Amino acid sequence: MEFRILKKSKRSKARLGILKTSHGEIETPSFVPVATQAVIKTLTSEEAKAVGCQILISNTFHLHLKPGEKLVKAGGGIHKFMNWDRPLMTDSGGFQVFSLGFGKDLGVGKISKINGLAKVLLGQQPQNIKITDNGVWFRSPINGEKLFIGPKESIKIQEALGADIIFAFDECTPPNANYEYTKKSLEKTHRWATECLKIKKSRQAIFGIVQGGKFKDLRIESAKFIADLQFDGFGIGGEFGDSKNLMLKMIDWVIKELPENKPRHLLGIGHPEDILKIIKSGIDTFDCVMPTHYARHGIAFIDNGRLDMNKSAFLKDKNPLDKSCGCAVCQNYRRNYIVHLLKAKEITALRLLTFHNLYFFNSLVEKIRNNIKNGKI
RNA sequence: CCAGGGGUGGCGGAGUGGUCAAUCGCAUCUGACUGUAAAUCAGACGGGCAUGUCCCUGCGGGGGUUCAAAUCCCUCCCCCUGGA
Repeated sequence: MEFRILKKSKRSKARLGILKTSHGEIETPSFVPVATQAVIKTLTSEEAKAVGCQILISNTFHLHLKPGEKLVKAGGGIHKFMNWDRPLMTDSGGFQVFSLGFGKDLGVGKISKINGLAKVLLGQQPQNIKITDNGVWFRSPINGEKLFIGPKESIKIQEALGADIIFAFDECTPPNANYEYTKKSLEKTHRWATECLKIKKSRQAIFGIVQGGKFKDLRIESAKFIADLQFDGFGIGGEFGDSKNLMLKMIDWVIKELPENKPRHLLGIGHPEDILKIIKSGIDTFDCVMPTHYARHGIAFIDNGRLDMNKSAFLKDKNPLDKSCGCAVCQNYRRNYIVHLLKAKEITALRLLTFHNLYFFNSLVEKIRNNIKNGKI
């Protein structure tokens, strides 16, 4: 993998770059749509290209459970398996462990209001998984089988899958973890990062993940530690507090410590209203479930907000989802039809919304790239 | 006309004397979703407002019994099945 910075903004920390992999180049900043199970839910790989996806991120945890990395490898590797010849990332599975563990116990996500929640303390374990020094024991959500994933397992799986960029295995702490828990967890994540680098034999690029929760000194410590290792790029992960401002501050703390010449990926963040801000803070790539996940709940993203297409009011609306959108859905379909499909529980509704939303996100970031080029950002 | 069954909130369908403004499902409405959970989660869903262990109206219409009725009785209307 090779990362070239074409331009650094004079007005912000935004940069324009080219990330080159053996499956082609992507222009950064770039949105990375989520293809957890080696597919963007509801779309074919051809359609993913048609909406402007340059790169996708798939998932170690899910593909390990089903169909198993061996089958993917036997199928010619993940690119061939899913008929995607552009760049691909795989996430390490660290976040899934969080989702199954404290995330599930507490009903919290990466950015959560935690008022009234008891702190997660040092030594505490989630209810359904067990985090040890070497990795995580958990039950398969598919059949209940007892399974283990640690840094070694994660890298082996990711090597078998064969994405262009893989991630180190980390522990994602919950938003209500206290300082001591977070610090201890961080040491573990750092040890695992070192181990991941040692284990990896493939020529895949590997990104280390910065953790540290909402604590400034831990974030900085983590960024310094991970930056010193021989990673090809960096992921910024974990929880981001309960406000957008805090999130931006945290990104600032971390990015100051990361080398200029390597790409930075923000894991799992990307509400449309935040995209410009995170790019201005120096993020090169970021993935988020939002356009695809919300599409399946009937939400369309448009220029000045979002539409809940479940609303009956749209049954009489003959406008496209977004008048200013150039996507094939907006060229050919109207809101009245899309609401009807949603209410009739037709899966095509979810396809149309996914298609539009991804086009919307990808074009939003493309516009931002152009504005960096033009010196407007 | 006779015999039997039935009419409950937008729809379907529980309930057969008080704990019923009435289980539940669907539909509807409101909200949620950030390293994926499409077939999901939370709340509302007779009316009113002072949002409450509050007040009205209420289980086809009318009348009655009872301290108390969606539930029992009478009567009328309507629907279904079978018979003439």
